[in-house]
Amino acid sequence: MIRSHQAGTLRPAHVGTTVTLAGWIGRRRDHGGVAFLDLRDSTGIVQVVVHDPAVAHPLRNEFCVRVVGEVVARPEGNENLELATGAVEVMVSELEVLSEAAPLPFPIDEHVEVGEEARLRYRYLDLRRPEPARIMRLRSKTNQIAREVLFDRDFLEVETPTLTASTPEGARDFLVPARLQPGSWYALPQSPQLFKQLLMVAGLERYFQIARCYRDEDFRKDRQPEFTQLDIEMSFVDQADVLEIGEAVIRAIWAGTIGHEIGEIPHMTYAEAMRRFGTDKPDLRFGVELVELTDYFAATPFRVFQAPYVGAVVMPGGGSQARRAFDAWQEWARQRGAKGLAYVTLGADGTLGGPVAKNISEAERAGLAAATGAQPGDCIFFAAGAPSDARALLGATRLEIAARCALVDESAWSFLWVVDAPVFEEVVEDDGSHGWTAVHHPFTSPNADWVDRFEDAPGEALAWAYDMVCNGNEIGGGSIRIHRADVQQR
RNA sequence: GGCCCCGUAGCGCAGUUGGUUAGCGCGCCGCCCUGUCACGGCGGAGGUCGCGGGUUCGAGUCCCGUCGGGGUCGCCA
Repeated sequence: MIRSHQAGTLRPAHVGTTVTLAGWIGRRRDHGGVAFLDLRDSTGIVQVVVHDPAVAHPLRNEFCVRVVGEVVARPEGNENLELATGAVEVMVSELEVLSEAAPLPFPIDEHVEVGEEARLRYRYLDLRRPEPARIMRLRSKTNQIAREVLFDRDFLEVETPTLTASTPEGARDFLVPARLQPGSWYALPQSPQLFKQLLMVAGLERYFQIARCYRDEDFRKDRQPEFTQLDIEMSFVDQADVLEIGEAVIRAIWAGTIGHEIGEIPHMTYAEAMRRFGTDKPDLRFGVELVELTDYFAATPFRVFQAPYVGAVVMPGGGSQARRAFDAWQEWARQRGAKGLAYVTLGADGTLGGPVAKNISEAERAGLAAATGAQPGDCIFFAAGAPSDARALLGATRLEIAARCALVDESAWSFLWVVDAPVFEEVVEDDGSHGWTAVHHPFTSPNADWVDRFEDAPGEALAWAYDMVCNGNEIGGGSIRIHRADVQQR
């Protein structure tokens, strides 16, 4: 080893020790006669002091160096409480430049915003920054904890093939030409679905894999074509067993990485989530729930509200928004494919305003605040139409209200199991015909109530499927499948 | 694929109603500075305003096209 200690580990107990360190020069504070250098390695930063200007002056940001020096206590009053090593510093007796560095394309500094393109082009520099490096370590720790939890429960880690045949899942496959079979192609797996089921049929009983998955679909900010999932499969279990494993892994990860103990995780049915929040992955860190007004407007004279579903969400204090802000809401809704976003404002004295107010009946105006829970000064946004479309718009509006009104405590965690998802979802094909598609995936079983009669009412049948939601993001899920011969043959 | 936003110095951004010399912060280069810690002071360099065309006396600014990036819907769990 060319070093004796790691920079971030030095403490007052090391005072008097001569150490050899290796790392990169972060910030320099050159005072002419004395220069202070922040020496960084993977464990952190320690201040090193150079008294020879001829040594210190030629140094530049991110030079890679080896230094020899004595650990000393910092002079009274010069400690840096921000630094784990801030009580000590290293008085340099020898400094060797291992590698010089060209001027940087961007500063290695957590205080400076850098665009994603520049960060990716110079990934090796980006990863020298504290936050990106922390994320890499967090990911490694997460994988380690997941393995520990699952090994403790007698799971077997199996690697499944990535050059394989297409599996019947929803997304577009990535294809790889097969040299030995011109005209034929491998597909990269969208998930290890079929392989893990083979493992169950084979009797291995408990399998997991930290599996890379590939789906050739368009990007979103939280979605990319290549991603990793913790893939688990178990035999001879019921729903409670699956939920228990999911929770055990998640609890251990949150506790072991950021020290957060997750409390009781509530359960909510899919139907309730859609009704109250307009989404199957609600963020429960704030209120602003959807209010259904279909019955309330059953006899409305307002054409737009003569719809199979009418609902609303209330924006606290939104009644005083400028006309421009309401125009922006309309534009926002149109961006999402809606015709617009109807609204009614409540003045400080409770009087209704906005273009919709004069289109509804006297009685509807009178009871509206009570029906929606709106207070003077609030704004009520409406959506009307097919239940799924209108609820989706209101659900998105709810999130947008939370963002604009800063209703979310970003330091809070909220976990939720969404259970009793439907097995099927009706779809309209491009040619206008109707069909059914799996809400989860084609192998998910109808639950005990529905397994023998799901064909009677395919739109109502419930599945043995459950998703764990954290702050409005799906972080896990599961389902129970039935491994019968006729299914296996697919 | 539809719609929307962005592209100006190494990085992050400003640039008014089209107006002559395109700015700011950080970084970079030089000099000064012995207790700083996002050190400080003085000075300096650095720009085909993504690209092509058009309108105009005059375009970073307006119009058309194109390339690249992002968002959203479609798509996708």
